[in-house]
Amino acid sequence: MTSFDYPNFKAHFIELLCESAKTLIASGDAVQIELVRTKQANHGDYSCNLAMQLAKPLHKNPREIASLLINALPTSPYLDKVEVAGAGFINLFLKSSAKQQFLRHILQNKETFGHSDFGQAKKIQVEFVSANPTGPLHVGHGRGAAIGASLSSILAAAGFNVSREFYVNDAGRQMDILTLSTWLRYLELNNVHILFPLNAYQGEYVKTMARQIHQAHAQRYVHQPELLLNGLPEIAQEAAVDTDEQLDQLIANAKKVLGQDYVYIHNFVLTEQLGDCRNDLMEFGVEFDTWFSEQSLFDNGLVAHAIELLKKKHYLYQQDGATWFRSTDFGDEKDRVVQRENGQFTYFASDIAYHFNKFERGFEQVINIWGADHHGYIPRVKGALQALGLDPHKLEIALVQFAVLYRAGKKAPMSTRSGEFVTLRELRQEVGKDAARFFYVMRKSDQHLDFDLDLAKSQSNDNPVYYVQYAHARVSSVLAQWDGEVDDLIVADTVVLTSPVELGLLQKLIDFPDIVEMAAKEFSPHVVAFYLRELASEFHSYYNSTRFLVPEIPIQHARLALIASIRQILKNGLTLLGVNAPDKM
RNA sequence: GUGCCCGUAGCUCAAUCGGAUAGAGCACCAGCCUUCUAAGCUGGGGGUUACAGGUUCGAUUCCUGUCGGGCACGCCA
Repeated sequence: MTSFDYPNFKAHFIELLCESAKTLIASGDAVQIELVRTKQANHGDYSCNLAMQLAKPLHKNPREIASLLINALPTSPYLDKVEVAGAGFINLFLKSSAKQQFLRHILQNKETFGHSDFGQAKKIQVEFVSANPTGPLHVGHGRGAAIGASLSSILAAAGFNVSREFYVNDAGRQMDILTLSTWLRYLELNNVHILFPLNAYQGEYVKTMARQIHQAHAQRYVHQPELLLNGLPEIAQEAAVDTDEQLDQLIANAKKVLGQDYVYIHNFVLTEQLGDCRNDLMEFGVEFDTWFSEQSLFDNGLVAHAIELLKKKHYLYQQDGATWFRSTDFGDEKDRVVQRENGQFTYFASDIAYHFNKFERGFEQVINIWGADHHGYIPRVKGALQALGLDPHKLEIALVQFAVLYRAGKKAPMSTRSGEFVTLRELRQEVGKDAARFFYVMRKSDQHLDFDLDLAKSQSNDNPVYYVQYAHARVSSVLAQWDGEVDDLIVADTVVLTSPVELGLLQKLIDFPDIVEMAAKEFSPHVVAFYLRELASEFHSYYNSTRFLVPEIPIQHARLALIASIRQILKNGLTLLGVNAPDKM
């Protein structure tokens, strides 16, 4: 764990108010003291609504309570003055000297500035992407990847012990469909033509994998294809298969005909797709600590174990030949099947085992980042956890809404069935990693995202990514021309930084750790993106109004200390979002 | 039809879980480069927070209803 060391004014003021509050209320009564940054300068730097919250229990006028609280406030070297305002707000003014002297903490802590012990090293797992390894990642996965990766970085900075995990759905029917699809394409290469099912994987990458198998093994996997259509209605022999039942029959036939060779093709396509996925994500700046195999849950008997546990607790029953979980006991709309009539466990069954296993591995908090289309799935998973005696609140599910691409002001079409979707790789190639990562987290994750491709590509002031990066590059450029050591600025006397712009910037820099903490608390990376835009904006304004490389050395060094600190925080913030901070643009 | 999410400036979105005069960017209008990067800055207009009630010191935020949009309602994953 990285070390950090700097004062936390907000926490300090909360402590003062807490001391003060003890004079008015019984010590046993826990009061949540909330301190917020003010929006207007004449309201001070921090504001507290404690007096208004106490008005009812104390049966007193809020302004009167505020005065009492202020009188009982311990002295502090950081506190300039305190005022009662409005309906009973307590406004606190941070001393200018405290702001000015804060710069050295930023310059000393460098990349650890912004870190905190808010998370208290709590073991937390973030599971995200977890796309079926049945084809390339598309732009929808991209958003989950960007949000998951950024959130993980933010949580780590806020002092959590974070584990990033990708759940690999390598056991299900979808993998069988991909295996079959690839084999059929392979047969085509060997001049065995069976009408390609409409509901199989149509993408070009399937043909690519078939070619790879063909090149490596020639005709080795051409086994009695004439048996493939056994059990299928006459019609399927002349027209392409397009129902689930028929597709499942094809898969069953393929397994029978291929025997062990089916396993080979299955493993080949899985390895191929997973490798492609991992590579794609790595180039997107997204990496995982664990790739957790769904198949391993079956191999290690964890699915059977979890189901057995539910059975012992009487949450299962038989109906229509299947085994059902009583999820309605936990608020779900209907009960859910965990084991099908044919003996196969459902995806839900392995998911129960998976989530049970997460907590067995010691995670104190688990976050799942899911596409919003899975929201109906939440009650049954939480219900299963509860049934297993676990606290469902320890599982947080963050829903991510779809990203809709716009090109030239028009929606870019998306269709997964035909295979004509925009892949994450194509998006990266078109707009670049930095723009993609930033755009994905610019909006609250549970909101739809309109992704403007033209804007993301544009090298103009309209593009927020470049706007922030440009601020970073500008500082670098000035510091390069100064030609001194940034570390020497730690001792600069910053008392000359007194203009409203400078004091505003100083406060903005002080806010950064609180921003990271808030983003962590609310699972909201977009908070960081907004903050960076605001900081860049205040910097650009400062840049245009003030010269830094002035002849007067004390002033020069003070201003350079300020912009060097700004640069550090821009870099730290961009790093949290997986965006580069270039020195030249 | 039932459940969940959403509705804020012309457009895209914020608003620190109920706080002060609801904020940015884009677009529009008017200005700023012989000076550290104009991928920048300064100023201006723009709102009954979809609508109607309710809760209280105080509501974009919480509750109810209406309208409008999205998603989900498989022994798929």
